[in-house]
Amino acid sequence: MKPVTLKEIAETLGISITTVSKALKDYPDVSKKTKRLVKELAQTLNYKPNAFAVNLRTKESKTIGLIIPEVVHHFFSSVIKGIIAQAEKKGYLVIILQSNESYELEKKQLDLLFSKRVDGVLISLANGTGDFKHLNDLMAQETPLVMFDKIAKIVNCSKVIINDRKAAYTATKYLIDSGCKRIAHFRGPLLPQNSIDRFLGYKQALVDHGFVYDPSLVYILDAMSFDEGNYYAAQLLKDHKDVDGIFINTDLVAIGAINELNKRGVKIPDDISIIGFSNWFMSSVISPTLTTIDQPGYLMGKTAFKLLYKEIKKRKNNQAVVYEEVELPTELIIRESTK
Amino acid sequence: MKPVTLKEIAETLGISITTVSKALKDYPDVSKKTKRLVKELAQTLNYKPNAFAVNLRTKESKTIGLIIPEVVHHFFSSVIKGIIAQAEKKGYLVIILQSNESYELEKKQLDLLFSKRVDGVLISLANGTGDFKHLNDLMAQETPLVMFDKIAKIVNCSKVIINDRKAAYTATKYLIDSGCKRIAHFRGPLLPQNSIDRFLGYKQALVDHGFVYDPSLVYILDAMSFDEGNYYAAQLLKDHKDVDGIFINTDLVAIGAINELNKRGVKIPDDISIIGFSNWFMSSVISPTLTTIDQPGYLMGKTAFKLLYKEIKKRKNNQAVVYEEVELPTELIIRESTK
DNA sequence: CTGAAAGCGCTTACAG
DNA sequence: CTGAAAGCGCTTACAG
Repeated sequence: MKPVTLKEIAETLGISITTVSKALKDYPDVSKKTKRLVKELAQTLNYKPNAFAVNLRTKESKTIGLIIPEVVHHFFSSVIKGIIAQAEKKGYLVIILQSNESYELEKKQLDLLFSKRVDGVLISLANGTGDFKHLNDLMAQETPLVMFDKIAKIVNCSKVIINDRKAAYTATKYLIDSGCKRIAHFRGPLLPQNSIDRFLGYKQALVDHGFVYDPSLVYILDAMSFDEGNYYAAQLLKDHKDVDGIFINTDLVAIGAINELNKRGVKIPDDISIIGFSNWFMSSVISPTLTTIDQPGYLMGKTAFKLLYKEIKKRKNNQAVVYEEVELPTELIIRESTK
Repeated sequence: MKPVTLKEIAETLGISITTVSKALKDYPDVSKKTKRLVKELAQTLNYKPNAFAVNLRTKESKTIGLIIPEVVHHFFSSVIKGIIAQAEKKGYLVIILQSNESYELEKKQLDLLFSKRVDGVLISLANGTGDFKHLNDLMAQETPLVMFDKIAKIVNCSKVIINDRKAAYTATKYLIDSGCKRIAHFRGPLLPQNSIDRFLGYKQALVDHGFVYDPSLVYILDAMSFDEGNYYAAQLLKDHKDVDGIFINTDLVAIGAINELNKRGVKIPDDISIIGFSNWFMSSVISPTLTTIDQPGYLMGKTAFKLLYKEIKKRKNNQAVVYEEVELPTELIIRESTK
């Protein structure tokens, strides 16, 4: 059974394709009777407009692209959910691509999305991305782009972020206030803005509270995995016997660290306090439960789509586009891993 | 900057659109020189074929649809990752929709995907789905469909599954072998085949080992959430003081149950042993770590796409399509929550 | 080796 | 109120 076309309906009814098309879209210049006839037949035949043709005519696909570093990831899957939900409300579909933290893949995928002629792109950058030409190229070709979470400050487009620096400051200050004297930091890779900002927040909190910043207490992680949490927790114990607090860039790593410290009989939080970042669901069920920064993933997804949608609409109506930067609130969630 | 078209390249070079098109696609009947000229200019102008037009002509979109009950879910996100990875290898893009376990939504989304003219659809059914007309309708319109994990036996299409019944049998038998005398089961809703099969495996293992099947030990859950794990664990303690083992349909629920039992001072596994299902990452880091059935999500995603791809190719070449049912292996992962 | 022409299935400005 | 016609940007069978 081939899909039904306008032509088929027109021939069956003995009227023109034009009239069928207009009837289905409730144009005011079609008689009620014709509309009724057309709509009934369309219903019976289960007619659905061929999106390929509609896209070609209207030059929109009602589809957006989403590039995300990693799909199996509590925070990002919450973001995905928010994006899909909001997109669906506005009649948009979402194509998802995973960059695997690779700049090369991210570039290729952006190209792919462009040739698909998606109406816009949402992106959270790969750790490997240090050059932004691919993003600017896409925008130069009139494809709206909105960045979220892992952004590049230098790229001129709308963005949805949290204040990583402030949140990291709050976390570190909490460790200080609870009595920690020697606070380490497990940071993310060098390129991503959010790992830079979290590091800066950590450092600032120390300095503001009379601590001497000691670079040897900062460990630069790469994969941000559970295993790295294991590894660097062990490393830290070896390097610095006096550490009594760690602020860790991501919950997954923090959970790895807790796992290692538990195994070695280090008491959390009595010997060492730990704060993570992101509030993964897991963090509320491990033992001890993890103090962390809650980052609103679902809301971030919804907001990112909203900004993109606004831009798509503006461009369509030839209105000036004003880039917006929306900062979402974070919250320190205090649990058992801190005093 | 408007996207570049074939026409533009043709005019610049003073040749026909036909020749440009053929040159770019390396048709043998175009001179080397012309090919070189065309390709160079296309490169310079960053020409990408307009997918809308290509789709309309070729009647394929190189895009598939994926409908999944819930995105924020360890198992399903692994499946998504597998699908995206395999699809990308074959030059396909993936549109993701979330049914939220709702039959109505699932139906609407299938319609949407059909009007988008995706080349095929991968689906894992919503808990609410008890009628399958929407699936058969889609296939009647020549859209290939492959089901995975949450399938309907009665629908005639390719499927990727695990042997839920056997896996549940293995899990329950393990509880029996480790000395449990009174084994409860937290099962999923009534409609999904996998919650039925897991229940049947549980029951069979009991019967095969000389237990009397007691329906009051089976709790029917709805949301399959952490909170339900809390709730039904408490309920179970109230109803049956003699229970010493629970086989639970999903890790997330099992983790909720462990959480509640820990809180109430029930010793796991000494007082009550627990086995979950799915091997969520979380299960290896909670305390006690959870014995569970490992379900290969990533592999399931890859396999599902492969079957779909095969069917798309066959149809394209007008070859007969043979539906396949692939059963993936599961594994009992023994951890601390059992003796 | 090159290109004119038809056509994929729509939408919409325009004429009647 | 209805419909003929142009056109979106490609691909490909066909003629030369």
